Amino acid sequence: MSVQNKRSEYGCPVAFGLDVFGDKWSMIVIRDLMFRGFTTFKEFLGAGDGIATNILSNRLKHLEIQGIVKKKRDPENARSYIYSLTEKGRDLVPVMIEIVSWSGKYDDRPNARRGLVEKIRNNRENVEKKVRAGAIDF
Amino acid sequence: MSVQNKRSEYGCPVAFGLDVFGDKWSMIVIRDLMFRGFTTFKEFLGAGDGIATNILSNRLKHLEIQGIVKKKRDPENARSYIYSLTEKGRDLVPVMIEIVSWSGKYDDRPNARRGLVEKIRNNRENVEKKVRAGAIDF
DNA sequence: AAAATTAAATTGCATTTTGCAAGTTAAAAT
DNA sequence: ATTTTAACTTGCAAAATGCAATTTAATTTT
Repeated sequence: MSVQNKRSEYGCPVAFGLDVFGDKWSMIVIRDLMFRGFTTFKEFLGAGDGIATNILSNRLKHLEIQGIVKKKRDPENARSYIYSLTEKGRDLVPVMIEIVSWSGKYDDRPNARRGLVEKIRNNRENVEKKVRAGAIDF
Repeated sequence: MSVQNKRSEYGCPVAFGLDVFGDKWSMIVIRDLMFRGFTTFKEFLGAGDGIATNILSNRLKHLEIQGIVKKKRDPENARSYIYSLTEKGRDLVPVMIEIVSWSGKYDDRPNARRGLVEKIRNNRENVEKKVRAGAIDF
């Protein structure tokens, strides 16, 4: 599967993490599950990032194999599935928060989400708690 | 340049960060600068990760353009260059630490660097301080 | 001072991954 | 029975990567 690269022999924890979630589309999917409350294939597609269906499918499968994402049928709509983060996936909240925090310092684009970013930076523990509780409102 | 993808219209801070440093080889280079004290092209090449010269060249250039890495001539060897992290690059320490921390929880490979990872997790502030002081001993 | 070595790339080319459009499968609504 | 919807899969062109060979510029060595 494409995301997976040759593993380093040396057990480096950075390389380990990168093999699991360290590519752009995987991170975008995790972000959408974590902060946007997305649950369906369709939602990911429609998020405006321009991910292709085959790549999305590939990444969801990869993340599922890696234990970051779980997939179940939607009990209310049998032609739909519900994707969600596992505990292992939610444990990536601190990584995401630090990325957001870094961007908050350096993102000078006119459309940067300054207010949101400041809230997250100044309230890391609460953000994490909210994500873990499934109470997403970012 | 290859690392750079279509930017999202929506100013998402996660996407912003990913465009700057969010690909495998960029992260590996940052790791080597941050935790291993690498400074030369040759050192990156010899690190055993199997990065190709063209890709390394591309990523160093990209990171330099992004202001993460700076490059100067080696005063003691005019055919060599010295690469180092900028302040902007060192500000990625928390991101790296959280990745390491996450991996520490989930990396079950026999060669995982458990001791090192635990030290880093339990001592985040000090790790950051050390990196900023250039006193790398990981 | 010519030849060899070293460091940091660049180039050419085969392989792999991505992006895009179209097609498929299975369930549900009309 | 036909159409619509959700989640894919497939085929193919374009882009990125990996690999080996070559280049450039500085430095030693002969």
